[in-house]
Amino acid sequence: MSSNLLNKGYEPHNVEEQWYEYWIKEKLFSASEEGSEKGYSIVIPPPNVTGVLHMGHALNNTLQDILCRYKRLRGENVLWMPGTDHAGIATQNVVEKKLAAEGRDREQLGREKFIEAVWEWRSESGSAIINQLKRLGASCDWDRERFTMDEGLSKSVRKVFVQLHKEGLIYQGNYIINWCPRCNTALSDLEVEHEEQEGQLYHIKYPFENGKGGLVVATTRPETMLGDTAVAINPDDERYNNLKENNVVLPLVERIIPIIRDKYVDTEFGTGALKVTPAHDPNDFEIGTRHKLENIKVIGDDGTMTEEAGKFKGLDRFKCREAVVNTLEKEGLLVKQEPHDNSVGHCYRCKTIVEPNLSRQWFVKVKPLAEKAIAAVEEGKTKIIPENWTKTYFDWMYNIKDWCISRQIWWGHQIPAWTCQDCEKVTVSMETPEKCSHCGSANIVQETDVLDTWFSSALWPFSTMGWPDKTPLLEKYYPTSVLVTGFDILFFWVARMMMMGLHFMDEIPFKEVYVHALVRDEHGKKMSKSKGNVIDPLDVIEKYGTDAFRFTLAAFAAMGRDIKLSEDRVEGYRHFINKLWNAARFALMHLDSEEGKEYKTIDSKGISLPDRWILSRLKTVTGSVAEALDSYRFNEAAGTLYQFVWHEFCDWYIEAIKPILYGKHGEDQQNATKNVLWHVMRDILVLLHPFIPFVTEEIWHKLPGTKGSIMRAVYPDDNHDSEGIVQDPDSEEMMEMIIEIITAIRNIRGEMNIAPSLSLDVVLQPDDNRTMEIIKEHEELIVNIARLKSCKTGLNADKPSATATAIIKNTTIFVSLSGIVDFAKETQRLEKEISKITKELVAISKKLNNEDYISKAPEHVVNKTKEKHENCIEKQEKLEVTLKKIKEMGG
RNA sequence: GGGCGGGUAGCUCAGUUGGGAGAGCACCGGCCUUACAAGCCGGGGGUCACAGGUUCAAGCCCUGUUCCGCCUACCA
Repeated sequence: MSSNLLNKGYEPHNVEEQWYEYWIKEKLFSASEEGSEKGYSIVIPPPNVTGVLHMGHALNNTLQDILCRYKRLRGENVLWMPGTDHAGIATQNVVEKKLAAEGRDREQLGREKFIEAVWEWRSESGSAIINQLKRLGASCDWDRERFTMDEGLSKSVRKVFVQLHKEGLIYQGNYIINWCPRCNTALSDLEVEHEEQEGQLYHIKYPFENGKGGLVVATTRPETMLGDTAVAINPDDERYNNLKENNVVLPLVERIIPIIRDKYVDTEFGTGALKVTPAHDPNDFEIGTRHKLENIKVIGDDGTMTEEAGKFKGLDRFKCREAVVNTLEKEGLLVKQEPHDNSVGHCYRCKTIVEPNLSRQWFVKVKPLAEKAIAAVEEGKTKIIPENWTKTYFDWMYNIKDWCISRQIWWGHQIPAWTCQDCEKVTVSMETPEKCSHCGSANIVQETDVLDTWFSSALWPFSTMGWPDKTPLLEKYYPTSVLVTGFDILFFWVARMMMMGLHFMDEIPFKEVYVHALVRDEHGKKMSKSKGNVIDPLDVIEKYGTDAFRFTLAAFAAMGRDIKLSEDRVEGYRHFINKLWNAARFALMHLDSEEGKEYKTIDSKGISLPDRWILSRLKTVTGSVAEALDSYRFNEAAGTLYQFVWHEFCDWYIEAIKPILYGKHGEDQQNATKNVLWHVMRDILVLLHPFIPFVTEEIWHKLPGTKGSIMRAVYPDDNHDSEGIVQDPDSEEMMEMIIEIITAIRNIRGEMNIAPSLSLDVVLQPDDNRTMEIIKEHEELIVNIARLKSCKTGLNADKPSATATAIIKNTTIFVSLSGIVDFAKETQRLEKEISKITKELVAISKKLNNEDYISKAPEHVVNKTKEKHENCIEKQEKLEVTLKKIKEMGG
């Protein structure tokens, strides 16, 4: 028997690893594409291989795990597809740093060796984050783990590239792109983070050719003037109606550049004259295209000035800005300089200021793809939850621009395009070609650029399932049931998966997208290393256990709201885990432990009121939890269970059945209650398992009458009917009344400072026979829980002379205080009660005196108010009488 | 510039067809009551940002104001 008893406190460290291994060994996370059960699938948002688990991952994966475990318990055949992302730039940075520490760089190594070094690094440390996900309890089907650089996924990438190219949706072109001079690569628009910065607006005079006067332009980036090839004014700008000049002289370089007229120019801004630098500004580039202007690149890819910058050549772009301003000032061409805020783009990987640069890159023409992705959401094929995000999704999709997919790095999927050295045409192909498809020359060279990492992530839902082959896995699990993700990658990832999924599978990639919040620190600030407010999930797990951590995340995962996390909160929920543990400990002390003991279907006639009540509550709670989980209201599901387990099961049910378990009501009653206790305990564990898998599994194995893993249990909702667990409103009403009486007595005890050790004599005076019968039947319950010496119940029961009085619906409660009564205190207490009730009465009366209310409000609302009114009046009268007597006695 | 979210107890936040203002933590008081002091019992505390409107009735719906946060933009 003792082997089944639990320790006094729950120690997570002893059990977590053991159960995780057990689950793996029993293949409890494995999906089966052959199984006949309903399929449920989620693909994990693949973390970067370079990553370490942060709070975002923890929340994201906890929620997915809750869903997967819940669905499994409901008998569905769950596939949770795990894997990692090769994270091109980030990973390359990491390995380059490592090389630098050894005094080497990638150029020395060469492409091939460098890539070998990355793979080597990956096999050494690339699975760190996977192990961390396991610590979190993630029930992914690990046998199917994928990596975006795997052979299979690389094949998908190639196939997609080749087909899109054939369809004309991938093209190569010379455009302004975002260039990171530190990473030395192009970036997509999304990979640029804009940040508002204090800057200066410089007003510069561009003299006319004849030397008389000139135009004043304003710019925040004076260094780009070296590449100006025009000055533009708005044709409707009346100030320039009489302008005769056609050219200005570009200062510092002395180039003659035209004055052009373009409607793009904002007449409201500055002087209405705009310098045009087509090689270094996206807008200017478009103006330049319209007016066939020359593109002069003055800032090089390394961030220093080019040959074209003349005497400024070789200067860093920001040093050059100073130098240009100084020179202009000396020459008297700097008209004025004023503070001006503008937003500056930074590389999302290294935070370097991004340079808009003219460059030849590969692009995806996304408009046609976006149209399908928009339609799918409009038609409700894919539902975004919460719905607010739908608007954001549409906004972005409607304004989408072509996607720059080439990166000038080595780590990634090399673009399957070969340029002919003879005819200069490009061959794009699945298999490495031997010769140019245009002229047949064997003199072909493969594109050195690799693809944006998000290009391969966009294929994740189907590439991981074996596409382009037609696999049983795709057959069963695509489209996936839901995608769980943070809003920060809604565009990066979700939108692109939608586009690619619809284009290549001709089917949405997921039926629902659940967008969860960000985890912030306790003050609502974003966690960041520089702020030093980062909480490491692994530290939290170490300190409080995985279950407490997971439950905290779930409890705070209210829709559409960020989660502010602090360790104190996790500590609070650790108390809950421990409470559960101790409740189980109590149950195990009383349940019979012989193996194979069968707990029977419950016979509602043979059980006590607390038994009936807790079963009824269990039934209701089960329904609410399932409903909440089905609609992604994790916090509500967690909150409901917390309340039920702690404040109903522990606080009332366990206390109430103690006498029965101690045998005071005979063996039949004792066995019946044990049976109920077992059922409730079992169901609590199953209901909680998706949230707190470890502790529930641990207790499950100690609970008699269970077999194997809790993961194979039946979800309560699915067997309540056959076990006789039903809703029972009568029992709830009666139990609530008993609870109210006990609480009222406890209140008197507390307020009158009566020691808990002192047993009290109580007289109960019900208003009617039915109430009296109910109370009489459960008098012992009241005596035990309220710690009474005696309890007399009767419609006209004699009340003791010195008492404290409480009035609840249908019953007056007299607590005998002979010898210990404190009149002043009791007077005070009663006055407080009266003032409370009077206040309430005023509000209710006001309502009932309102004719419109009586006539227009629904009948059941009015009746409820009337009933309350009567109760209040009655209670008030009784309290007044009591108070009068006390005053007489005390006075 | 556009969009989204938020302002409810000292703190962090729930509040899903408009009809009872709630939870956890913190605080105050009392308890070693044979599962649990990581606990038990009791208690105090809020003009639901502000101003209007709709309604018999508004934390909830509408309008405006204000403060905070985030996203987005071809803001010289």
